[in-house]
Amino acid sequence: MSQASGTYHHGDLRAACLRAARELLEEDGSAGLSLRAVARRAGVSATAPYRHFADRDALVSAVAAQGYRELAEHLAAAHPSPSTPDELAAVAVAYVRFALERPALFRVMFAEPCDPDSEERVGATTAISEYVRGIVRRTFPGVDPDALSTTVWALVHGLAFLHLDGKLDTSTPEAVAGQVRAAVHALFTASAALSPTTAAPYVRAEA
Amino acid sequence: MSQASGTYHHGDLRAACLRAARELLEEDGSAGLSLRAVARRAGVSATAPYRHFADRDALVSAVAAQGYRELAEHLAAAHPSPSTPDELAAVAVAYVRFALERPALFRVMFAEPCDPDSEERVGATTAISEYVRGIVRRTFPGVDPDALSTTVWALVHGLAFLHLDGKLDTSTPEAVAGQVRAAVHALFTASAALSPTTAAPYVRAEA
DNA sequence: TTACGATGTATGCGGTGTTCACATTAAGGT
DNA sequence: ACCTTAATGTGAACACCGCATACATCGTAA
Repeated sequence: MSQASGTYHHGDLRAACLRAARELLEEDGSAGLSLRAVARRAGVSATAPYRHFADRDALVSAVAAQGYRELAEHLAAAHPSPSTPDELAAVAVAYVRFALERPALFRVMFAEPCDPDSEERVGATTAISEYVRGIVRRTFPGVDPDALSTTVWALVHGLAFLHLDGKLDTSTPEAVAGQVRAAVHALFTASAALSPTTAAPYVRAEA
Repeated sequence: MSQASGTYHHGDLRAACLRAARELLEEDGSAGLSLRAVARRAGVSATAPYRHFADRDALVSAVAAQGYRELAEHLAAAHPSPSTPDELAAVAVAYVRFALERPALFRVMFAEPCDPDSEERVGATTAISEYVRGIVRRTFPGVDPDALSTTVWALVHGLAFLHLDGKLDTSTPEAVAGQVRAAVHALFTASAALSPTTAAPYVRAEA
């Protein structure tokens, strides 16, 4: 990996910047994530990161994209290929847990508008979107997966934010998990009760 | 209202700062919201706002609290006292529309952790929380209102964020409204199908 | 009238993003 | 081996920012 210290060239400054940014994010929150602090931590001059990131936003976007990839791994680790409501709920719990364990990172991932110029970031988000859609497709074969996966994602995403903002009980992991499971179960119970024709509103949503 | 220009004292600098902050937020996004810019726009020295706001966070919290109050009015305007699923869905649509019409303000309202020291901000959020709970209580008399209102809020809040992040179709207001209505209907259909005893998972959520 | 508290000003410090000219180095063709 | 070249890191500089501190001004009430 990176060069030994003392050399003029760093070796892998881009990776070092991302690592430093993640550390600063955990230590001081998103307020402490400054380009200069990243450079200091990487043991490099203040302007060196500009060789690897166009500006601060590019650095932040790269961190966010990394977060998206880790979130995807975290969800996959909860269950390799969910196909039942219970397994879907387990993935939802993992989603909220991810947000609670890395609050600053999660906020960075969704704080600013997802600018279309960051190819890396957009790609990572659509990857998650399609992952969720795949789960929904397997779990609810009769319903429009696009619309329902959007609903599921919105519910879980909202739960994560409300937990982050202290609106919900986060005292124990069990309390969080119970809340998330109850919400998800309420949702998929509806879908199961609806016949495909009754579920017509889903079909028009994307039309 | 405020004094004529030219006088040493402004007259109502606090209100002027809030107004300037809102303008800057709409023009340049949350990045442009600096205390110095606010002071400039209010036609006052850079440090004058400190007589009315302890620091930048206090100013931002005041703006957020204002946003919460306006959101509450916006929801109330959608329907004075919702008590049916359709009326609840109308309020949900209003929630998402509010976020899409004032994206920067909405992000400020939920971007940072709701610090418990800002009495104004915390009070405003709990007001909205209880408003939603009241709706749910009237609409679903048989279910635990705390848990279900949390679920409803999470779903709507998540929908708002996904729309803001460009993950959903926001081309026309009708598309947005249709998506939100479909999601909300799916949720409350589940709750209606569940008997109070079957809905037991909701009861334990807040316990 | 005069003292005082509230409000606004002037100045300065340290931190930040960003640009630009320059220094150093690795890599590759001759 | 040498020299060119592009990539990479440095340093100084500019404008902006949050914030603290000392000072100026003004309404008000004793």
